[in-house]
Amino acid sequence: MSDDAGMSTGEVDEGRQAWLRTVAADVARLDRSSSAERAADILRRSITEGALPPGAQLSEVELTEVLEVSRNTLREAFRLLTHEGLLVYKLHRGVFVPELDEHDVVDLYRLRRVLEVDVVRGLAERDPELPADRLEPLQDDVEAAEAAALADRWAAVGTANMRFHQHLIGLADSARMDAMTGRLLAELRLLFHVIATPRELHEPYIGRNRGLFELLEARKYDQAAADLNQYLLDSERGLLDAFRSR
Amino acid sequence: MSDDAGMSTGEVDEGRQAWLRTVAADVARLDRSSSAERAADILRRSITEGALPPGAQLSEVELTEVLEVSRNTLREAFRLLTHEGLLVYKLHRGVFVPELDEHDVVDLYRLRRVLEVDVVRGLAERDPELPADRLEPLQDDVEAAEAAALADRWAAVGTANMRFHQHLIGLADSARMDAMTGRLLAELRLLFHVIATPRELHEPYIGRNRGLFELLEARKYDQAAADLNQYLLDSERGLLDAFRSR
DNA sequence: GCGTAGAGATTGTTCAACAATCCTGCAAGA
DNA sequence: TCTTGCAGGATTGTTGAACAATCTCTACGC
Repeated sequence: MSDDAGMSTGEVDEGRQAWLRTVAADVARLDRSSSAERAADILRRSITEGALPPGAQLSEVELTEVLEVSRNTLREAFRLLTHEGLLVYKLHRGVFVPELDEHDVVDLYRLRRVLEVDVVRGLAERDPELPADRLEPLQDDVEAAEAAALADRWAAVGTANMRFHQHLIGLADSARMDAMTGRLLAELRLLFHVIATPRELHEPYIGRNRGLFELLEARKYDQAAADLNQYLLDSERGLLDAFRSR
Repeated sequence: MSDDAGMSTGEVDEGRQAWLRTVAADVARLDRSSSAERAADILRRSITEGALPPGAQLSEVELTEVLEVSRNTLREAFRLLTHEGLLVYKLHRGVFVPELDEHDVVDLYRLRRVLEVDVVRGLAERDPELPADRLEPLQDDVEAAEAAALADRWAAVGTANMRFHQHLIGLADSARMDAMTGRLLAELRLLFHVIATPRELHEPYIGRNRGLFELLEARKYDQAAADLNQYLLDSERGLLDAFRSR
């Protein structure tokens, strides 16, 4: 609120502006904690990790006891997760973990392709203004996936792959794209649980993520976009095959 | 649920299937009527029509009396609108009509371009399976906009233009694209209210919508996609200019 | 076997109350 | 004059109980 008028140099002012932004980000993160959102966090983990399988009903009275929140607060948590696509409401019947089918696979992957390929392609135009360290989160995710694979922890490989794509979208600096991608990937997780062997699902993409990362690092954005497109087509095909031979 | 096994001709069976679908749609529409969603409908109109300006706070006790619902139900209505981007929550401070700025204009239009252009381009591949009457809603919207312009009702022109783009996305048969577009356009409405003269904002696009429609009708999808891209760039520029000279 | 009525369970909605937090105004101190 | 700290009031966050509306399931009669 209070614009400091006594600054002597523009440089100091600039630094202070940057610091103010980081503080604002911290405050926003602290503000995120309400009972309903904490309950939603717990449920979100249970769903994405498969503890609550697709089709399962979430009883209100049961969960109020487990989560130690009131029914009203629990229902607000349900609403939050409904908006993320992780729960569906059936009027007067309750909330359920949605059961996605092949049509949803096609729908989700169509959107993923559109968004992710566009982001990579858009990087070419704004390459100069893009700091080198913006790619670091991607590198971390690639290495996390490789490490998890060596340890035979395929669920962890899956989440690392997810984070890779979330960070990829993050390069666009679009708050709305980030939110959409979050929802899309959450729904994708629901689909993964119908697959018996997570290894076959995730293993091929560890190396492809690294390849993609190196193309980005080398600033070969057009080839990266083409690779990513084929990557997502292959991934979609794999999921569809798994569905049909289920 | 009950598959009728005694049908003699496929034609009758088909007719009944169609009827079942319309009934299902009606039921779904009736199901939509919960107190929270009715309250949300009223608030949505108030916001998109500008009765509640950006930055305004929505008091809980005040609105419970006006809308005649309990605080809990009202809060559920708030959640619904929050998800659509028409309201923002600030913990312990209340809900507000968001104040969008130029950065949001750029963000929203980037997504619009990505989605809409991709939809049009994608039509080329599935042209054969696309029934001719799929374009009828678009034609209706174009004519509605033209009629409203003649009657000097520029707000109605704006909503008709919105519906045109919503129906355009609808051609992709993607439930998630539809939902995203609904949110994007709702947020866009918020931006329109900072513009003093809605006529200048909407008038140029009546004719361009018709041009786009005719290109689609003629199945010139590539040119339609190119036109649409430029269309959206121009529209974005117009909004940004209006912002700066505000 | 089939349709139906009714009991029990679950969700939808409201209300009243209390706790936690924020905003406002004012006074004390540098 | 400006900042700091502290009430007091107002608003939101959360809870628990209550009742209405709806669904599900079982038992009954045909």
